[in-house]
Amino acid sequence: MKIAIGLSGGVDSSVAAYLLKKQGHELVAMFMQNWHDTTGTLHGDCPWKDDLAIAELVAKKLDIPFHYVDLSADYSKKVVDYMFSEYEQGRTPNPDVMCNREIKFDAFLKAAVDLGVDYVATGHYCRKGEAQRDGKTYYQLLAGVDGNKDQSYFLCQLSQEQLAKALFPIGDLLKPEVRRIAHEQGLPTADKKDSQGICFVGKIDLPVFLQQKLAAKEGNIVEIKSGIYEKLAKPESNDLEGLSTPYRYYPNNGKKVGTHNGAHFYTIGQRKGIGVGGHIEPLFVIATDIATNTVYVGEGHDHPGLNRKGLFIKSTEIHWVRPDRAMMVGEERSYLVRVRYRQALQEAKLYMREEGLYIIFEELQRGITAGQFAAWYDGEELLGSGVIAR
RNA sequence: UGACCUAUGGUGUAAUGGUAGCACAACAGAUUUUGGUUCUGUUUGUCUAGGUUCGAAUCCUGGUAGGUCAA
Repeated sequence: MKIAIGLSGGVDSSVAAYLLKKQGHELVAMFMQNWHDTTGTLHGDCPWKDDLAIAELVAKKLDIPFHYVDLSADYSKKVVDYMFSEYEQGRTPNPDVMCNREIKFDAFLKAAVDLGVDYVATGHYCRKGEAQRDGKTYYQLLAGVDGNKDQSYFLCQLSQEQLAKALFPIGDLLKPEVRRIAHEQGLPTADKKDSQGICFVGKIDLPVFLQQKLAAKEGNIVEIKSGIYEKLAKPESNDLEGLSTPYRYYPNNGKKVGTHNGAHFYTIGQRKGIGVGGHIEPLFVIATDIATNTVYVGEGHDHPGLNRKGLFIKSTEIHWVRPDRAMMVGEERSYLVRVRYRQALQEAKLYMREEGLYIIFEELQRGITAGQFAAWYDGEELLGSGVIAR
């Protein structure tokens, strides 16, 4: 079997490469470069140069041919433009989910197939399974065995076609085991720190990064006291619509407590960067309004505006990794759901309706944010996902 | 205009005349392949000019600023 391994210059993909090599597969290593710019980058002069050099060392060490592909045009268009566009519209995108769907398992996968490979392997902490249904084989996206590092969430937008070509060699290892193997094999990445931030772009100061394209614009920060909710209480707060719709605020619902330099630089649940003190408990962003350029904040973790019972996904933005298990309109099912990476799975009930999917949680959820992805699981299998509309 | 009250880090507040503390904010580090969260640590202050006292945020006097009541 001929396999391409995407080497990032990190320890996970290095060990993945080693494992495939040991299994006797014909391997080619590929390093993809997706970003050159370092504007807004925090620790970075040129992190990708180091990564490239290290990836090359790993390939040499394992004695596998090394290829370099530049996908920065695709990345810029499919990931970075999407990012700016979402922020501009007041939503909070998830660039890494998009990067996996559009780059690693699309542009990159195609480049690998052009080299004549059967599969593309990555260093993701997740597993691929197979299920039979009506005489057909379906690929399953399963959580990584290491519950602490499970990255299935970032792959929640993959299709059957993409999954068919994918391999995840380290999915049933724990991170410490991966480190140990790297040490035993003397891989140059053995002690390399795990990467953080937007993959390929790196750890950035987001407002600085965004200000490359989005203009700063001064506006008001308005504090909403938890007392007003009794008056705002929605009449039909127990139907799907009510449970999955956030409160709508107006500047006169609260008091101006400060100014910000652009509502689109803030996201719900955010604590740092509000710059308003003098409270007993920290302030969190509970809503932003691009139209009036207002950031609404509330005091304390338990503020009623910060925690919600449900969310809504438009029908056009529902994605089933397992199309054979898609819900019919009118159907209701109980699944485990997460709305961000590394969040513990939450019990929830899904209601499929004509207009879209309603997800109502057992417990209140903090910081549900439009533009982020909700992913639902049946046990350890990720069945589907979608963009949170509200 | 008269009477009274208040003045402490960037903000909100503590401190029987005896080492100015806490919270929030800010900053830094840790955690984290999104945004964000969380954890740890650090910086910064007694409105001003005098006086009493061994010693003043604290007591006294003037100034300045803000507030309340009266007109």
